[in-house]
Amino acid sequence: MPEGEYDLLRLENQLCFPLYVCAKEVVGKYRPLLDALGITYTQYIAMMVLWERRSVRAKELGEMLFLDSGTLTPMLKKMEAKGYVTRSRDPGDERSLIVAATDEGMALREKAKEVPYRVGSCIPLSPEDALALQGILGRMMASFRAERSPSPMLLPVS
Amino acid sequence: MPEGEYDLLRLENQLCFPLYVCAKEVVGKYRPLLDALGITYTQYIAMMVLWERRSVRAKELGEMLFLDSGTLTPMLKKMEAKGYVTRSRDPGDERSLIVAATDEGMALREKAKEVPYRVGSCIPLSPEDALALQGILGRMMASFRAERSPSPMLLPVS
DNA sequence: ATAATTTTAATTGCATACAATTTAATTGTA
DNA sequence: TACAATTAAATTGTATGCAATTAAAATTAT
Repeated sequence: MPEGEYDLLRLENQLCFPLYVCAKEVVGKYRPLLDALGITYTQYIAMMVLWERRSVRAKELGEMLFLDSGTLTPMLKKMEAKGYVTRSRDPGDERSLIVAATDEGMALREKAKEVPYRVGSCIPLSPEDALALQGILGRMMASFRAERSPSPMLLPVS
Repeated sequence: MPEGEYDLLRLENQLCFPLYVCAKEVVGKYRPLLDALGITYTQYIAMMVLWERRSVRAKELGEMLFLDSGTLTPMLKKMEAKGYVTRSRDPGDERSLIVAATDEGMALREKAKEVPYRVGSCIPLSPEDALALQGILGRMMASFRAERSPSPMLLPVS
């Protein structure tokens, strides 16, 4: 077992690198399938939210997807141009953007139904590993979410 | 246990989504640390290869990092502009680009030594989960690599 | 009520990523 | 040897992603 001075800087000793690679590769598996629907992966996860709720405030969508306005704004405008969503202001708070699925956007859901099966079939993962992975990543993502929303258990000092 | 028609299209039932989010979040943890070195995460993993080998063909680097020339070419030019690598053609095959670390690039290794510790400390993962994750992602990445290099066990037909 | 603060999107700038194409060099073949 | 096929980078075009800033609306404090 090597334990050199720079051992933790070796690519094969990283945890982050396989995470980065696997995420890219898996997202890449969606590409040909989503091409058929005319959407990208980022647009797909946004539509998942809308398929469930029909509409959502941009702020909340960003929190759910871990994306900020710099990514969401242009992406949602593209989705609007494609006719899958509408963008409108909340009359009660003109700062907020309401994103809603159009009928055409809702119709995509039917075409997307096969996607999870087809992607699953080309992810090289045993059922046990898939289950374990889901658990680990789920806990990890929950921690990240908690970091972002610092619940103020105590009053701020001063 | 809900099993609706569209249940596999719910965000919370995805395996890919937490993978995508966790990869982004973890890479994000590197950002402030690598800012101090003047490099990005992609540049960091490229330097990891060069710190070990001093030089590598661009083709091989792309295979190791799962990146193509469309990503590598501009990134390596930036690294060259920063003085961390040199780009030169292989005299034996003018198509190949040889990427080599400069002394300054090699010196970055010393400054980077702390990075893995500091990142590790802010990744919300138990030691057991980290170990399991490394195993699962390692197997997964190996499968993706195998997909890419189709070892021709049999002669092609015709 | 008015000013200061906060909140939410939008914008700007920079760095990936990847598909598809192009260019140059090399190899295989008739 | 010519010529076709292959290979490796580079280029082009599109879509993220995120930090930092800006702009507008709403809230809070005075």
